Amino acid sequence: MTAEPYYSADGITIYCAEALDVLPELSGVGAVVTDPPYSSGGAFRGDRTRGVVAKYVQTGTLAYRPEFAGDSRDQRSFLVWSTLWLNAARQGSVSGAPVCVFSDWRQLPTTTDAVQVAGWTWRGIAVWAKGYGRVNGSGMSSSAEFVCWGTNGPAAEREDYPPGLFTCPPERGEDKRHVAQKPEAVMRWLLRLATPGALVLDPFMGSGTTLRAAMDLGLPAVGIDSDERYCEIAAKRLAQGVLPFGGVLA
Amino acid sequence: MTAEPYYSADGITIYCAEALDVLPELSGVGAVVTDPPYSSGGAFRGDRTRGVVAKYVQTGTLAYRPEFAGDSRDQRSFLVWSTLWLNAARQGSVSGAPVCVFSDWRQLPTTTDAVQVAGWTWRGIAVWAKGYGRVNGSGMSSSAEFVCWGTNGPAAEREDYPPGLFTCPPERGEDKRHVAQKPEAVMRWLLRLATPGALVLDPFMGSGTTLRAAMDLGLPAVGIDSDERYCEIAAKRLAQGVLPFGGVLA
DNA sequence: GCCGAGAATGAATCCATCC
DNA sequence: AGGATGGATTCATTCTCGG
Repeated sequence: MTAEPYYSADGITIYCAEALDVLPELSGVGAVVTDPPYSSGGAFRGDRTRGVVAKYVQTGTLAYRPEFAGDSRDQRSFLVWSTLWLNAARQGSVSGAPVCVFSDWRQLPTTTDAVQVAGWTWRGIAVWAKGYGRVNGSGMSSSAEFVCWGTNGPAAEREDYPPGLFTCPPERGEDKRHVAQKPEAVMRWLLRLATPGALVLDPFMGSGTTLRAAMDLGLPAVGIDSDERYCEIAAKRLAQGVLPFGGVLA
Repeated sequence: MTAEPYYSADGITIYCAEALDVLPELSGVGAVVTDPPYSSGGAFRGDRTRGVVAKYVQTGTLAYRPEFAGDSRDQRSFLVWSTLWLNAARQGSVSGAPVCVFSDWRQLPTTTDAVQVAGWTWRGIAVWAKGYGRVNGSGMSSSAEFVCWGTNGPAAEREDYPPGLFTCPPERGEDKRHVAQKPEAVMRWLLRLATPGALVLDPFMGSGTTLRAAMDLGLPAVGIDSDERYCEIAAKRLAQGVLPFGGVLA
């Protein structure tokens, strides 16, 4: 390993770098759980009908990027980029390792394509139900996020069969350190797919929720983020020690 | 209209024919809500080409539910076929009409492609949460079905914004007349997208749940099914008159 | 009528075996 | 070799029936 960790303690390692630079150096990964940038926010729909572009601006997790509006090139580059990191992550993973990739509805078909093109066996779409609805102006309110999941070849033998739908309210207020942050309970739900002792990888760590959940479950973990501000936030969060009750908080 | 209705009463019409034969003759459709054959059911071709009862209810001892046809297409023909009927349905629809197409996780990306290629504006993925799931041995249990939805051009103005996730247990026992039957409450949920008085179309009627829900909501409806056994079941079900309580049973 | 034990069920999946 | 078939298996929930 030539890359230098930004943080390392208690089986948890953080790299402050581009995912594609670090992933080729990893091996022995037992589970990949991540929430990559969606590159969504309404920028990619070939949009014949949308009246007001402004309604997508800043309503999602990403700002609208006008230079990409209505251009399917980005849909394709999102596919290529997703395939690249997913393949690199799979190369470092053991046989049977599960992969979980968050996506919004817009990018879900591209994500399922990327997972398969990268060599993973796609096995399903799990749903994180946020328990509330946001009216989106044209019809149904979006109250769920999706997780495209699969395995590296045949699934490892497992004792736990988590449900394909998990209900949990989103993070709010001071606990929210990142615009796209997921609650730890959501990550613990997905980590039930990991076998005992599996090395957890999150190539787009953000504020470190996946790593925090892995730590609370007693699993070693590797996180990568290119933004040093988030590496710092995550490192602080992980340095706070394990939670009481053996990390089995509901 | 040259096709001869199999049943017609109280604003409800049933055609016993192939969807692609009848759809070109329809016009003025205000909402398309349907549950087409998924052509899904397993990673192995042998599993997919099995009869629907064998591949979907193999563990059960019940054999009284009729088989249904058109469930063994491969990926390419499923896409082409879906595009064809979706386009034909759109041609007969008024501007702003919503479309809702059920899918399982495996066919969801193909379904979103077909909806868009057929000229509909894709607007989201809604989730029917069944409340519990069937374990599949390799990881998460599948406890949801998905609804790809959109509109014919700009969405019609509406007052009702149904939630993007709806929880309701699946039909069981004698109320279940079709292997893939959806509860009426699920269909009423989707029909909230229809404007008042809209003509509802279900090209793959099955046992007629969509039509029954439309009838209870006071909406006119057209159903199509190629299997006369299901046309008979649906006609009987629709001839029973409106439910008490103004059709707002929970 | 209430409760609990045991059986049944589900738009599966995987593997062994037989043509 | 490759398609077709039979059957074991997984868990949450509901159903059935007896006490």
